[in-house]
Amino acid sequence: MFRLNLRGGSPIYEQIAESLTALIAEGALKADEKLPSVRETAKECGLNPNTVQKAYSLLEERGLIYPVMSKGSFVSPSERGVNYAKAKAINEVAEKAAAAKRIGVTKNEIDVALNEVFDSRRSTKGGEPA
Amino acid sequence: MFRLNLRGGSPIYEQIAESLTALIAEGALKADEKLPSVRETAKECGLNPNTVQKAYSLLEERGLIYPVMSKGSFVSPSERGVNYAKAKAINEVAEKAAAAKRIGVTKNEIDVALNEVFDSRRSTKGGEPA
Amino acid sequence: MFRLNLRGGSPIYEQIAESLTALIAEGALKADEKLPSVRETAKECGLNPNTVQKAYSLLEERGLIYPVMSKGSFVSPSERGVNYAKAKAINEVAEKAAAAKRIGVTKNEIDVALNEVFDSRRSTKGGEPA
Amino acid sequence: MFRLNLRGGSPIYEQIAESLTALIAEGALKADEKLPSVRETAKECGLNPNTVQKAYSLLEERGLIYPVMSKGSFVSPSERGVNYAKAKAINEVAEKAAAAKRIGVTKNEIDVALNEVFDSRRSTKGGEPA
DNA sequence: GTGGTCTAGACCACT
DNA sequence: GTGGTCTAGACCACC
Repeated sequence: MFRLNLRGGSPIYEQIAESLTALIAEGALKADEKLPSVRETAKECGLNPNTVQKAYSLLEERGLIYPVMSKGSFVSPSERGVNYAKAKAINEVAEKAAAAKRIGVTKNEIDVALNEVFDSRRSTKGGEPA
Repeated sequence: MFRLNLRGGSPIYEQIAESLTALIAEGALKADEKLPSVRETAKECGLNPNTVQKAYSLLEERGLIYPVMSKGSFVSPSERGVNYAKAKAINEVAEKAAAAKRIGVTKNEIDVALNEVFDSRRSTKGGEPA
Repeated sequence: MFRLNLRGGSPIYEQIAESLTALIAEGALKADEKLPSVRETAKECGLNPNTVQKAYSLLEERGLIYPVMSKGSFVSPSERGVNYAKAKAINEVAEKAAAAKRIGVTKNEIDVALNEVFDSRRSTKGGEPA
Repeated sequence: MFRLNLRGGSPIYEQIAESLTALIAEGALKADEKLPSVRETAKECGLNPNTVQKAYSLLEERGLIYPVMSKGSFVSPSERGVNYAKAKAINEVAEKAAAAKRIGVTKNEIDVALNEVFDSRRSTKGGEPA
């Protein structure tokens, strides 16, 4: 169900949270729809249930899902969570761009990179820096 | 000399390295100029010399500075290091943008944020996301 | 697992890195195979974990291994690291040969020595020079 | 009089010793000829006299020169020193070649590099490894 | 348990 | 004084 980078980068629970966030944001998971259970997901991905649980907690904290005791977790009908997630992601891009700018990278250079991201079907990880 | 976030985020030695990279890239530190010594920097920032040393080693590996035994460390006249640093920074922006795209952020939204970064005199950290 | 010269010569972390590089390059450690953990290696060799860690970091930077958080370090399937290691080794031979040339050693004399190295099963260290 | 790499690599006193060894080996400095005084050399090269002294001590140890009290140092008429220096240099090439062999470098690859060294007018330092 | 970061303090070689 | 290496031992996040 999820594509996970076991290697470095971000922690696995964040990757799971991000995947679910994407599914919710693009409408693949609708409001009040039930999510796969923690155990089920963990088993399927060969992960420790704790790891998956942490992802779910994160999403709950962000208002993207809500748990119902002994029923499971469900997609929150509110837009709050999705908006927060997007705003956060945009902010992170801006921070990285600001850091790049500080060391002399031009807006043009960044635009070129962004076009690569948005025009084609690139994977998460850009190429190795020269 | 440096603004450091002692708390989480990125490791201190990377923050030092980044600060120096910025100073070199923007020309505040010129080629073959002497950097403050490892011990001096450590003392000034209240850090362990090892931590600063690690930052300097990183910069050396990236070709931004070169050490001269018993003399100190100096800004490398070569372009290699700066190019590496820029390529890395651009790559990081692209990675964050790809993550944002995955959760439904549009190119337009990112462009707006980037314009804010490049048009005005904002500090590194944007405000809390809405 | 490693033969280390604790006394002078090259730093211990480089010796570890070199040993592992050799094992990887000659195929004794295959792609995606797990390496002994930092702590384990340190204990076995009577070294400080930091020293071993440094060796592993070096290998990671060179693309020979990749760490997986809380799982361990693994041999990188990429060729980049091995190529880097070979290029570096060749370069070092060239540097030493250039130094020898400067003090009057002929190409012939070096060729003789190299044939000894490549034809037979000699150990690393040649005899005392005459 | 000498070309010194203040940067890393080998210690300066060894570089001085090597330069003098080369001059002696190629006959530019003849047997029993007087070498420039320690102070003079130090002043000329902007070095600490201690550093130059160390180089001279090294050469004396190796039998390349001999000191005469309050007269200065002179080139030894014996071949011993030169032979030792050459043997040592050859041995070092062999050691590096053995290390390279261990990680999969072929004799051919080394030969190519050596031809570059011996055919043309390259400087000490080979190119950056890829 | 793993890898990663950091501090404290030591020792060395070089100038 | 400088950079570089090493040890000892701590803390953290992650799984």
